[in-house]
Parts: sequence; structure tokens; C-alpha cells
Amino acid sequence: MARKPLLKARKTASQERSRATVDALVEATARILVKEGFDKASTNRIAEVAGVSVGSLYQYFPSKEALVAAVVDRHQQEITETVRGELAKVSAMPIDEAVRQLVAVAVKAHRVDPRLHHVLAEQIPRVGKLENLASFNRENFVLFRDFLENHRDELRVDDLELASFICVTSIEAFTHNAVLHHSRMLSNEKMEALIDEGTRLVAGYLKG
Amino acid sequence: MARKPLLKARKTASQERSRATVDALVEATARILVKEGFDKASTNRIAEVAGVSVGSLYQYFPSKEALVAAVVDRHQQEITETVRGELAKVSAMPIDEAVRQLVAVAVKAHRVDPRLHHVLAEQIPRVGKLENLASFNRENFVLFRDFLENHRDELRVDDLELASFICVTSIEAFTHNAVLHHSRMLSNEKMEALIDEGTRLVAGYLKG
DNA sequence: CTATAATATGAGCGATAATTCGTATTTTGT
DNA sequence: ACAAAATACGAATTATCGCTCATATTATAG
Repeated sequence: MARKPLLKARKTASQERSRATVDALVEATARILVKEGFDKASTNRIAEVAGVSVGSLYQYFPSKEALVAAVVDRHQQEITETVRGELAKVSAMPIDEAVRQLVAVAVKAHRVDPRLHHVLAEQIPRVGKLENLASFNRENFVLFRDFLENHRDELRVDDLELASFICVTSIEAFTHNAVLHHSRMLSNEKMEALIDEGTRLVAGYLKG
Repeated sequence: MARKPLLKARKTASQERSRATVDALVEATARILVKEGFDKASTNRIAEVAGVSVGSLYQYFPSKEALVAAVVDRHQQEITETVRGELAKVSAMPIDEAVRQLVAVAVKAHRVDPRLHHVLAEQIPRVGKLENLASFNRENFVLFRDFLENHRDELRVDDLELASFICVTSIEAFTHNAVLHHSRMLSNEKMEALIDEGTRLVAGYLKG
């Protein structure tokens, strides 16, 4: 590796041209991660695929890590866009229906870009800035906790914190594994069955 | 990196001395992973910490990957040792008690070497031979499925495959996350509460 | 039109790390 | 005791990779 970086603060793209460059770089990173794997995602290769020079890359991203982080952010935002709104209605629903909706949304979220999700979850070493990569579900956790609070009297759980932890963790786990490790499951019937059973698991628990 | 490997098949340690070398290498790898992180685990450093030469390292391990795989295997075996036997008794128990035992064992397994488990789960890019690293729970899955089969008539689930998948995945997820990401949870009371609630979640689901 | 700022370029530096291989030491069988 | 086999050694090789910087091109403002 090279000596200590001298270029510290990167420029913020202000012209149209440079915004396109930034986009191309993030997009190229995502493409390489998916099609060639984390190993092959060198800064030189990323620049090449993006159709720009390495120099340009370092104009906007201080490190390779920052690029990957940008990909994570973008992916996270796409998921959030998918989920947001679908969750607003949930508060008004009866528990069973609400839970079913939540599980269904979790599946939907994992299907936004499964291959990228897979790479981000399995191949990226969570070191440095990427340590916090498990915060995938921070927002989900808060939303779910609020949901429980709104229905406190209908539920047979006293520790809402603990209940949220168990529910969110479980939903995340079985949807994640179903979508990413058992692609044969992806037939629509199987997926419906998964949602049914996942709903039973969580709703049953909450209602005591 | 160097040119194509010429040394293909590594020797199998036959003398006492070499077995000690192999052990030292695996142990050193584990120590470095835990104390310095995956990045610092270079083959030269591993050899140094093990107190042997890099040359010796390559006598027994064809690649760095193989070394990490050996660490994974060793860890897996320690866990299996912990779990095996505790599960034999389970078949004879009533569902609630059995499930509680299963959840408790999952927690215990995660506590065998939490720091190593953490590194293996979070910092190792699952590429090449390590792709299969998620098979952590293959055996668990089979054991659980058998358990369900033995209690088929007492349960309100028809698809045992799906039920096993959901239960094992969920148990693994909330025990893993509790032990590795919420160390403040480790107070024994909190841990008991986790086991209580986890048991309710799973047992409730199975009994309909 | 021209000066100045923004953006783009890419050869190459410096560092690191995986792996090899010729040689030295130790163990084993006889 | 001696030869052969096993084991150990570690400097050197080689590939790769992150990153910089001197220079060129393009856009913007006055």
C-alpha cells in the first residue's frame, strides 16, 4: 500500500459531469461485487468498469471502504423506500394481519436485489467503517418497538425491548436465509407457506 | 502474490513434532483472528506467532484459506462436543421442556468461544473454500428435524421441513445476536429471560 | 475571449503478503 | 553408526493493490 494519504477531504461533486462519475463508480462497484465477488473489486478494476480513471475515483472517495459503504447506503435506501409506507398502515390493523404484513414486507425487502444483498451479507468483512454493517435492521427494530407499544394491552409480553429483539431478529433471519440460501424456496407457493408459518410464529408469541 | 503453486499435496504430519507444529499453527491463527483481526492474519505473522517458519506452514497447509478453514473446523468440533449428548435426552422430554433445553444449548454453544465465533461470523469473507461457512447449523438442522418427527402427533405443524427451518434459523439468530452483539445482555437474569422468551416463541409455534 | 476553477487522466510509487525452494537440522529404521 | 526420510528454516520472488500527483482537458464566470 502507499504512504499516508495526502489528499484528505474529497470534493463534493457540483457539476453534472462529476455527479455522473460518482454514480458510475458506485454502480460499477455494485456490479463487480455481484458478478465477480469482493476479491475482484479493486479500485483499479472499479474505475475501469465505471469507465473513469483511478484518479477520478479518489477525487470522490477517500478509500475503497468508502465506496463499498456507498453501495451499502444505496442498497439500504432502496430497501427503505420499499418498506416505508407499507408500514404506516400496520398500526391500525389487528395483530395477526399486522404481523403478516410485516413478515411479507421483510421478504419483499430481501427481494429488492438478492444477489447484492447476498454479497454484502456474506463476503464483506465488517472491518473499519463497515463494522456497523449489521445496522441493517436498526430502523426496523425501532419501528417494530413502536408497533408493540401501540398494541401493548393486546399483548402478553411485558418486556417490549426483549420481545422486539426476538421478533425482529427472527423475522430477519428466516426471511434472509430463505431468500438467499434456499433459492428453490422461491416458488410462490413455498414463499406463501413461509409467510404463513412465520406469521404464526411471531403472532402466536405476541398474543401469548 | 506469487506464481502458481507448485507444491500441491501437503504432507500429513506423522511424527509427534510435526503434529505439534500443525497444532501451533491452528492455535496461532485463532489467536491472531481474535486479538488482531482478520486483516492482520498473514501467513508470515501466523508462522511467527506459532513460533515456526513460513516454510513449515506451507508444508501442512496449502493456503491461508486452508488455515482459516482448520480454525473453523476446530471451533465447530468444540461446539459439537458441547451440544452432543445434551441433545440425546431431549427426545424423551415433553415439548416445552425439550424446546427450553434446545434453546439453552444454543446459548451455551455460542458461549464456547464468543470472540472467535464473532470473528468467524463477521470478519471472514466467505469466498472460495469458506463459502460453505454458513453450514454452522447443518447438523443442528438434522437433529431438530428428527426431534420434530419423534413428536409429530403432538405438534400442530404439517410441513416438518419448513418448521425445522424456521425454528432452527430463529433460535440460531437470536442466540447469536444476543451473545455477540449485546454483551450487556450477558447478565444471567437477562439471559434467563431470553431463554424464557425464546422457548415461548418456539414452543408456542410448534404446539399451534 | 480569457482567466480560473472543476474535473479527468493514468503511469508509477511504495507497501504488503502469499508462496516457493534450496538448504539445514532432526528423527527413524537398520 | 549411518543413510534415508521427515521436518524445519527463512530470504527471496512475484504479484497485486491502494493510492498519489503532475499534467491535460473541460466548464464557468466576468
